[in-house]
Amino acid sequence: MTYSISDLAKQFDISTRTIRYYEERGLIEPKRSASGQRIYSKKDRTRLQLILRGKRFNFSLEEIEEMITLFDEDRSGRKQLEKTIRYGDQKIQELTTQIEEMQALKEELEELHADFKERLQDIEAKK
Amino acid sequence: MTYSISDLAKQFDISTRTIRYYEERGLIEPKRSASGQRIYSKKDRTRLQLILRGKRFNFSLEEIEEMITLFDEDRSGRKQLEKTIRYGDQKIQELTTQIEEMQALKEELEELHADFKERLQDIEAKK
DNA sequence: CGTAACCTTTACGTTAACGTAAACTATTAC
DNA sequence: GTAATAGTTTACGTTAACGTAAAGGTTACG
Repeated sequence: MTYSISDLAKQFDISTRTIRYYEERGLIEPKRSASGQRIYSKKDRTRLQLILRGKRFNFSLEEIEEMITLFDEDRSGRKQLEKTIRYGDQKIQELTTQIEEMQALKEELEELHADFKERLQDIEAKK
Repeated sequence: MTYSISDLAKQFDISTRTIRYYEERGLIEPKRSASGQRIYSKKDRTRLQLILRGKRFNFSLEEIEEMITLFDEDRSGRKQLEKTIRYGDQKIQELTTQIEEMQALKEELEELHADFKERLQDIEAKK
């Protein structure tokens, strides 16, 4: 099964320009038909999905590119494996920190929220 | 205690341009000396810190502006209170979703990480 | 077979969030 | 008092991640 560019655009609710832009950046390389139209395979679709997921986590295209090529390269050699592991370690660390910070922020917001609700109830009670 | 613009720039490791830009956007309004130099109070410092925290959570300056003015306005009226509560509710929801997604991503990364480590150990074992 | 809907490339436009430079004034250090 | 350092405004430059438009080929349909 293959897809046209607008098929994917609709599926992921993004513009065709965006998809072409990712190609400009070297993140996807779909096959071409005889006339030159882009043909996306299941694999290409998955790749696009991966990119979009990265975006949702606020990774820049540069970072996404980095991650993709890293995991795409030949992972058989020991050196490559070690590099991948180190990279993954770092990303996990970053994520952990960010999650903790967001959790803290959320708790603060919840306190504020409770505060405001209390104030509102005070007002309601005085009616 | 007051601060000059470069005092704050050093404290938070940002440029003076950045601080002036926040002022352009109306996010801070420091006092001025007779000669026109910016004088930042403790309150201004706190405000700046707030902005930077927002940035760390990937909020845009527009969102930060929104939040600040919302919490700055008169919160005494019932309508205002309700608005604030609704806004907070929404932000908490957004945060919750994002945290969950990041948590999921982290777990995936950890699995991958374990995978690669195993492979590396296989190689080491064969030596 | 015409035409609407879709595809292509090329290229200039846009927005956020600053960076950088110029031209000038104020403060601080000796 | 004179450098050096720091501050001010004005204004143009920059980067990422697309948006938009033009000018033209392609495919699908009635």
